[in-house]
Amino acid sequence: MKGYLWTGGPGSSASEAPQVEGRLAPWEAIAVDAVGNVIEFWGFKRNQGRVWALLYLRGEPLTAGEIERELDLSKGGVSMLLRDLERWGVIQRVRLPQDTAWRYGAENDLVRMVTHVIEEREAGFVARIRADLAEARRLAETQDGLPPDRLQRLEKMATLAEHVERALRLFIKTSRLDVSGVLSVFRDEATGSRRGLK
Amino acid sequence: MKGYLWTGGPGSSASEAPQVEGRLAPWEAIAVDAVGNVIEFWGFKRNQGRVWALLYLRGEPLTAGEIERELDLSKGGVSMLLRDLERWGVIQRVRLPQDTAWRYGAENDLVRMVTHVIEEREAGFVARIRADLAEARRLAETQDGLPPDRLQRLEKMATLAEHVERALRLFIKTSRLDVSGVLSVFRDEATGSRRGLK
DNA sequence: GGTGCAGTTCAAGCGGTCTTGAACTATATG
DNA sequence: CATATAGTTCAAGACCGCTTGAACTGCACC
Repeated sequence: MKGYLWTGGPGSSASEAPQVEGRLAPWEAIAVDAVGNVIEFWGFKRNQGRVWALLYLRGEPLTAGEIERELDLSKGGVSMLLRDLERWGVIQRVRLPQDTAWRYGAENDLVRMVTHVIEEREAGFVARIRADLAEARRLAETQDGLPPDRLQRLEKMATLAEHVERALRLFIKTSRLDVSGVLSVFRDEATGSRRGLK
Repeated sequence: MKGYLWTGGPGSSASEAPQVEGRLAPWEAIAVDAVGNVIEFWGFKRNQGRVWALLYLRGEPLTAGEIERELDLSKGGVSMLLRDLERWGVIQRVRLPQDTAWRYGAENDLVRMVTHVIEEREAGFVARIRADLAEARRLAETQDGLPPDRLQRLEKMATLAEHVERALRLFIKTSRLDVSGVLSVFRDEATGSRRGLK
């Protein structure tokens, strides 16, 4: 949300930025940033999305140093970003036989990362909210002289929370299902070659 | 996400905080904070949720000053929070006949607020992503010597974005539907017991 | 062992949002 | 009109997460 207002839209600044080092093509820069923004929207770091996008677009594994240059990030930052992405299973670390440095390649399941992490988040989060509301209710019940309608409203609140929770779960599930279609398309591309892309 | 780690859970600190001014019952404090956390999770301000929760739990309209004291917020802050909430239609400003100050009462559709704002956000946001990816594609196409698989991956990326978008829309819709059931419960309560104001 | 490069860690700095508190406007009251 | 109380605005500051850059580890090769 926030990160999406910063600067000139597509074709304005990005097209002629005097990037000295990074040789990102303008179209790459735009796409990479778009993914960065999406990912930030979902509560991740913008640069996590940018790194994944770069790796995905390039198709072949890059080294940390290359990423650093292309995306104009710091050494340390790249290291941490890659660690996160690898832990989430959206990139893969490979060591080419004759090569001295690790290379990182994009997995295709960015979506799995999003749903997975959201799931995880949601689990702990929702559990906590639940517990809190339950606790509040317990406390409220032991308090005498409390108008019954107050308690009633508290209970309604808990109900509401449960429904929102259900909706969230549902979203994650459907989103994953819905997206599995896309993933299969991706996979086709990975193994075979072009064929009209649906 | 972030705001949910701050301090002792239910029953620890909250139960015996030496609140001098605010006479929030412990159970209220917990419930109010729970809502605050949920709302923050959805990208709003924590205190917006807290204010709404307080008003909702109390059932009767409060003045800005009361809210200020109960939730231990600043005068200016309360003013701004109330303005936001009112604009979103989740609280209502009422002036009781003999009263000198405005009072604020909770509407029951917090969920509508959430879905509504998310919808709005999403609209602009998604449009922008779309535009960016389209632009990237346009630029990429005009570039000659570009390996066809790169372009292909870019297109896949756009497809993915569309699917995520669809999932999001679906979520909002189902969430609203799902929740409308709860809302009707709320409404029953509202017309039944508090026909005093309005 | 020494040199150089890849990668990691983390304290410090930066940039962003949220809150505060004081100055201000508005409105009612004697 | 003076006073008081309610409400608004906004610059300054608190706060918090992200990024940086330097110090460090690990490893290969000479």
